Amino acid sequence: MPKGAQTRRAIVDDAVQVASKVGLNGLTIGQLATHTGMSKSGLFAHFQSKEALQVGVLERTREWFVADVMAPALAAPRGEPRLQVLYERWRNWVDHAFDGGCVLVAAASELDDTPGMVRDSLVRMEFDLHESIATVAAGAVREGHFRADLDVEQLAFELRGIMLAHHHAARLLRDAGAGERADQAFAALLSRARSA
Amino acid sequence: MPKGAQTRRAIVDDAVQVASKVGLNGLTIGQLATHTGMSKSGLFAHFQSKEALQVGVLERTREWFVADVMAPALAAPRGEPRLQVLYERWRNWVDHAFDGGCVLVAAASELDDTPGMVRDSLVRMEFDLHESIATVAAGAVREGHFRADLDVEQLAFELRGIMLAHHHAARLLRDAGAGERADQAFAALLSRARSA
DNA sequence: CTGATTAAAGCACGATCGTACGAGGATCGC
DNA sequence: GCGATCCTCGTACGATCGTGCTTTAATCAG
Repeated sequence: MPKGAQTRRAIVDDAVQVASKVGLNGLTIGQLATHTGMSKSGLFAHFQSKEALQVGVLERTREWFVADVMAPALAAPRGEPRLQVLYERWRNWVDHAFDGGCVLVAAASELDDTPGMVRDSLVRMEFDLHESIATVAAGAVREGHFRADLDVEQLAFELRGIMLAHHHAARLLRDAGAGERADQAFAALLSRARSA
Repeated sequence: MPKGAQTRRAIVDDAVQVASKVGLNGLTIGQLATHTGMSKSGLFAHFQSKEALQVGVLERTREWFVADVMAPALAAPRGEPRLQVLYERWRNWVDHAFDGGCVLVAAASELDDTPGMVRDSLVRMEFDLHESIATVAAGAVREGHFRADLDVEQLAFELRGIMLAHHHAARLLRDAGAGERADQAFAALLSRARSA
């Protein structure tokens, strides 16, 4: 790997963790430079704008999510087991991957009224994730694990709600029982998916 | 009402709407002054710090929420009808009260790693809301609308998830069907609360 | 109406923001 | 090992940030 790309990657990795604490908008070239021990201009040269840095953070987070959550899920047996792995990995990832809150959750609120390529990048990711969940659920229907008339889009919507509620309870309210609440909600979601 | 309080109220009202677009951290004394047609220092004099302004925004949002959501709910008959009204008003409020996204949802992600009185203020509000929902649900249990062994805290958790998922789908993904998804999820939640 | 209080503006401050440019040193292909 | 390319830095810019102070104008109590 050429030197430049190597440094850029290291910067973005740091930026992901900083952004998890202060948000994508809270990211600052100066603070990030101090944090990484580089000069402000040296760091800036790797991105030609702050927007590009933010997009880099989102892209990196996506790579990470795919490696830690999606890949293990796809390695699991099709159907309900795959959805189970997806859920477990997802929840675990949200809990442990970041110094602060999940970058994607924070970005979703920060960017909902900020048109531009950063928002576009996030929307694409979130949309893909939604589709992936629906697809996995559809696989479970095909395998006969879930009932045939299951609305897989609805399931994806409600699963997203469980993850968001978990994030909210665990990170803002510091509720130690948030994980168990989420597990219980997910179990109920599965149960409803099996039979009407 | 004395003049000062009147102006302060007008500023905060404006600030709520601005914050709904740019977030609590995105709020800026200068931009807000321009937006309200005041001088920066004249505006600043009403709060002695930016933190106080942010707390003011949260407090005002709470007043608004209580008036538009909680009060009508408490006016409805105890039990399931009251929870139904609470849900409907809440969803409607999230959809129509703000120029941008819900201030509280955005603040939850922005402040989860920012200790201080702004965060404390938000946590208190969110905690109270959670308690209120649980209390309303407990009333429905007492009325015999919901099953006796219902975990009302779990219901409050899952209802929060539905609202967050709705906000996510409607505001970030611009999904026109988000409202219906939320309604469907809430209906399922009620159904599960009635009988195991 | 008048005297005391208060609201708002003007201006200034140090700090930090994102971004630009040019020079020096390191890295790499050959 | 040399020449071209690519990093990284120092420095600088205009703008804007949050927050003081001082002065004028409006409000309010008696």
